[in-house]
Amino acid sequence: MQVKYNSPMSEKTTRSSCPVNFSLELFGDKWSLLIVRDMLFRQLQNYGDFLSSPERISTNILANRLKQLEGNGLIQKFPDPSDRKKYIYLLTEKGEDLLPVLLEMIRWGIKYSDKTAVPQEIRRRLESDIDGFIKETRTAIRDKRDALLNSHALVT
Amino acid sequence: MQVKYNSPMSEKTTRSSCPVNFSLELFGDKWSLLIVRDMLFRQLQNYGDFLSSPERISTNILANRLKQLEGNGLIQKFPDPSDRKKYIYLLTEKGEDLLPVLLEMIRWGIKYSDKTAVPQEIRRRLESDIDGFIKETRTAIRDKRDALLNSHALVT
DNA sequence: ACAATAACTTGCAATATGCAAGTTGAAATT
DNA sequence: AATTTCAACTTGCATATTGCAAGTTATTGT
Repeated sequence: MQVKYNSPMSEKTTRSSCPVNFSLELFGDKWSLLIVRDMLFRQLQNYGDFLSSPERISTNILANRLKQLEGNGLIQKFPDPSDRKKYIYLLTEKGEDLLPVLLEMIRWGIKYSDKTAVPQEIRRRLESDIDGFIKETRTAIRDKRDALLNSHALVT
Repeated sequence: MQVKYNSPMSEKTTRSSCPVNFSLELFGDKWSLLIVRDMLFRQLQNYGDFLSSPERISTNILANRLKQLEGNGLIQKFPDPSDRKKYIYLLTEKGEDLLPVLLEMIRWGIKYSDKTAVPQEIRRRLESDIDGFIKETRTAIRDKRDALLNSHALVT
């Protein structure tokens, strides 16, 4: 079998030990953070969901990015207990920790884009209750992860 | 003359009106934020400086990214008053506003990379004095920009 | 058994990247 | 005034990544 994607054998050589560079090597492209965004803010969790996101990622790129994100420990893949032909992708804690990065990108995007589609409620909380918003989002994700880890433990 | 890079005529079609996507379309690649980092934290300001950064950007990519960043209003290019064969690249306010994004990426990178090279002083301030650190960095950048805008006004 | 559906893979053209070498224009040197 | 130097790019080209369309595989539901 051919070695492709980010398998251990095709390890990318890291360009430097700067943390910015480290981050960019894991998610510095036009798609990875959109997938993380969909998981953080839109509760999307399976392949088809991501495919229907408004940016229209193509299926081969999606497969590749999911593999990379999983390989880098940002997401985890589970069989869907309620539908055996589906899989559920969830953020790990490492992936969940990208929330502050995403939030700052959203603030910047809102400030400099003429036309942003952000629900007023989220916009308000970004301005006046960012800590509460972070906590709430994190809790929601953790709950989902815990629920699935349990159900998965029961199934296996 | 051929139209290349991000000239108005080759305008990229935007994939969606999400602010995360907006951000990614302007700096979602492996190099742009490294240049911004060099300007924010390392006081680099000319072509040769960026070329010698540890990640070894190649010269055509650097030229391309500087043009993009300038075209998108994140940086500005000035003739160097002290050396007429040099140019000085400085962040605009729009570029400077990426500081919080970069800082969150640094926090994440420090947390998840085994081997990060971050001066202890910066690491400490990230933890205990992030607001002060932001203010200080911003002031330094603004001062430089103002100084150059004045000198430039005098020269032209 | 047969069609439908979710999650991918494959083929291939178009685009972007990385490396080496070349060009340009201002300044200093001869 | 001609020549060299140097910073800032451009160009050519091989390789890698992307994007689009179509195909494959493994469950299910009928």
